[in-house]
Amino acid sequence: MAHEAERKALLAFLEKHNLKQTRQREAVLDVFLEAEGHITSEELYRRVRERHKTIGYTTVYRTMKLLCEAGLAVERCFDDGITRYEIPHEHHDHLVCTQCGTIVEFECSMIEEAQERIAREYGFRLLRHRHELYGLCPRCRDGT
Amino acid sequence: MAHEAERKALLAFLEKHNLKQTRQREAVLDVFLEAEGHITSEELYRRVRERHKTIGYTTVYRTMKLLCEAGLAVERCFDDGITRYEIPHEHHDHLVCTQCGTIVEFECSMIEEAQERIAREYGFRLLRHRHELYGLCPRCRDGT
DNA sequence: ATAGATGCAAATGTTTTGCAGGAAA
DNA sequence: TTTCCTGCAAAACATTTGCATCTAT
Repeated sequence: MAHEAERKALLAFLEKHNLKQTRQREAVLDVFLEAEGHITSEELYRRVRERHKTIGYTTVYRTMKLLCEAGLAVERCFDDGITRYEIPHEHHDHLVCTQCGTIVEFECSMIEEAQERIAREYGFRLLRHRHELYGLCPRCRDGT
Repeated sequence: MAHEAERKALLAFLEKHNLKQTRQREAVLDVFLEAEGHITSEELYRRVRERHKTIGYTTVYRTMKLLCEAGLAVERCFDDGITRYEIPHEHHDHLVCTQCGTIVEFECSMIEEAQERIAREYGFRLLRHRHELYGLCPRCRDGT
């Protein structure tokens, strides 16, 4: 059975908060993990619906919020205003194709250090940042 | 009379597109320029209303869109989901205080170069980026 | 006179909330 | 059997659009 660690983590979180294990929550977790990141609520809803026909949008949103609190998912918003969910892993930023929507992750310690330096320079205590590069991916750049 | 250059630029734009000069458009332009950047639609509306009591939200939005097209304003969206308008000037990014909303501009050529390099590395044609640092400004960081 | 502008009300699109009925513990 | 969930419908919220009316040219 796949995603054993995540299922257990969710169960532990539910128990700790006196919440209940339900078919809907299991289904959302499974679909989310199978998607392997950057999935929108809409797509999540569509896919969960395939195996659990009566689930509502509300439950998908609420469950994803729950998974975020449990540390099993992370919310991401790009410029299209649609929330996407990622599986948590090392810090990174994103390259986004404005044509086809392809999302690529990148990490640059030089930029991270520059951010710290800039925040210090202006006396800010840095809490988080948002860094997205928008452009045309290799495929879209060369006309289809 | 202040903002002479901008008034002329707007007039030229209106003429070129067969649009009309109206009291509302003048009022929005004036208030926007007096604000000196990072003003929200709501605040703009509030201030325009002080001198032109019957203006509608719609007209403020439509006029700001017009000013953007005319190159007299630039839209900016931070994480609060509210659009702000800036007076166009050299490229820069932002530091935003998550507590009091203070906005500080910064520029870092090292980061700009790193962005170009990263885009190249992944084969992207870079079109634009979004880079915001969120944290506590000096005042908020030190309690009060 | 006429193309274009205005302002209200209603729509938009995504996400959230109220609530009555339903399921897990 | 009590506490928590679910799913629908409605609300929220910033912004946009339809439309009848008004105005600059």
